[in-house]
Amino acid sequence: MRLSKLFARTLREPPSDAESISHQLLVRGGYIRQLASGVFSFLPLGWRVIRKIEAILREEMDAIGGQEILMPVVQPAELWQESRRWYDVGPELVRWMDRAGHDMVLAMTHEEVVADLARKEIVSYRQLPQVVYQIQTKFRDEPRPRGGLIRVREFHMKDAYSLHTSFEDLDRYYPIISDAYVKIFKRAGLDVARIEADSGMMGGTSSHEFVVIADSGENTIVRCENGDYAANLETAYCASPQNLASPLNVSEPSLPLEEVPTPHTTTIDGLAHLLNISTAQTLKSMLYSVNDEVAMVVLRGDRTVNEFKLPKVLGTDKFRLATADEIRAAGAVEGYASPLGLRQVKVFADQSVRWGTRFVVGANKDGFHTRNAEVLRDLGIAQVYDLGNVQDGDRCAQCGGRLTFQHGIEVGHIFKLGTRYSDKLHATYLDQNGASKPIVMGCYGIGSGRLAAAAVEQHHDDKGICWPPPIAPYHIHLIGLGLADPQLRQTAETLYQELLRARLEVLYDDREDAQAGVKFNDADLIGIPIRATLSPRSLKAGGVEIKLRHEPQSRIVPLPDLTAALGALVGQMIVR
RNA sequence: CGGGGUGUAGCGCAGUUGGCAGCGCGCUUCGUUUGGGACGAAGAGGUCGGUGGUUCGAAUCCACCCACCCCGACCA
Repeated sequence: MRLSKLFARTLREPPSDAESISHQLLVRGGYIRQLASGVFSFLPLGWRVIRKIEAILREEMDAIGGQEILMPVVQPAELWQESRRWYDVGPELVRWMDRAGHDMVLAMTHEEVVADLARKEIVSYRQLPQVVYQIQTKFRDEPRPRGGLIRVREFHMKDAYSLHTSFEDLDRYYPIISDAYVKIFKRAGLDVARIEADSGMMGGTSSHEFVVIADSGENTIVRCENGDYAANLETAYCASPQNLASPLNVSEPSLPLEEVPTPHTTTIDGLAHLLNISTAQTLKSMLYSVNDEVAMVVLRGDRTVNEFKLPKVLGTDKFRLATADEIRAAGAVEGYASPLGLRQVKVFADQSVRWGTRFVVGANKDGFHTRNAEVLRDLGIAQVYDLGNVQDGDRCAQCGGRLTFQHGIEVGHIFKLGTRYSDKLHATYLDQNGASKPIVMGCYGIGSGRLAAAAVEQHHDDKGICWPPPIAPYHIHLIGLGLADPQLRQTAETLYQELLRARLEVLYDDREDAQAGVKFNDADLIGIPIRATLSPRSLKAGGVEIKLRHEPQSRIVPLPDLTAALGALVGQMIVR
């Protein structure tokens, strides 16, 4: 491709609304342009990157038996009503009506259609297992798109779905897809961590995320310093109370309850300060409205609720913090709530309450707290759950190592769905005995645009992008300097044609009106792995100057050897 | 949805007692220059986000609306 003809141009300054480094560099380098919030066009360079990523995805999915299909973006509401997601998913699912008055949706993912295809195509255990995948546009009306391509509303995703006769077969397959994912990210030049994750709206029994560690990432990742545990904060746990930060003495003798006046003290911090105790010596009681009932979640005062963990314990994901009226109606007082004397309210206690005694709790009376409360004796809490967020200072459940926090960009996510969709849509098969059984499903996604953005986050310097060679838009950035000289121009043109004939991917900066500095800066910004410069100076030195994007030094290769040398370099860089 | 911010040329920005629409970069033409974002000369480019209002007069003051960004809520 000739740079003089490229349908894009580079920008010296990033647009002011580009915050993340990948957003800035992809826009400046002429890869993407924003059309609306969370909606982007891919210019030729950007689209080539996406297609490189897709090629890797296809190869690796095919290698594990995947069959590529293409499913519609536009889908009838009936399917989503069958799966219940029509009712369960919020406004991020775009719903619309066609001219005939049918409710329709824009696909945000394709489990329903896969299940629908499966119930039509799969009738016998002999046809299983199956793995299908597609690379397709998705639309999710995200509440807040951000970070350029990192969180968008319209995006491309490789989504794969596996169909099995049993959970055992799904369990057998799950590591295969997981390994394929590791391979995909490695081939794309990304350093990713595989972590335990929450399955969110997808449902299912188990899930893992693949995340690129980056400060601009929006997911918080909890990792053990010894490397034997890694999880999304949404799901991270530290198992037993002994692993919590600042454990308290549990062998103190019991004392009777004692009310203390605490006027205008409705926060844990305020309470701890007033009584001159640590926040860990208090209990925090949060009231939630769950299906028109009020439930109380109790944690040690220094811990915070993890609302991703609540559905499992509450038995529903339809809950929200209770309003002041609801709190009052339940017999509690906002800012002074606790399970004390509220036997009619369901109480769900976090495991953190176990490790400590003589807690200060709300007295359910305006302006008063109660000292010396014991979890079992006074609050009637016999059972505890894991309801809190892991926090700084907590210990790993596996080895007791210190848990650390990092940010990451989620580039892939795999789920064991089980029979959630096949049950709802009646996707069944006949087993050896002629019995009808639900098909067991898994689903596996990778966002290609987000992967590209994550690659830039991970591979750049102050001049621009440093693409991992396998996903670079071109392999060689050929720069001609002094092209006004007809003889040099001719040499450069011949060289360009020769490289093309050798099937090398070349971006040729053939501009006559751009200065050397401009061309070098554009090359650094665009970030193609190999730069080859033909100029009077390089010719005098004996040929063409070759420089790798991520290395400072260059070398001269004689013209006759150049094509072979570049071919070899490219070959080395993109080995699998 | 809550909080904060921005909207003036392709990009970055200035523009307060309300009085002719500006600067840098980029773009066009010509000349000089030619290995790390050159120089000179001459040009093109604007519904000042929109609507309504106040005013002799609005980019500027007021009201409403829209778009985009950031933090949070939410979310593969």
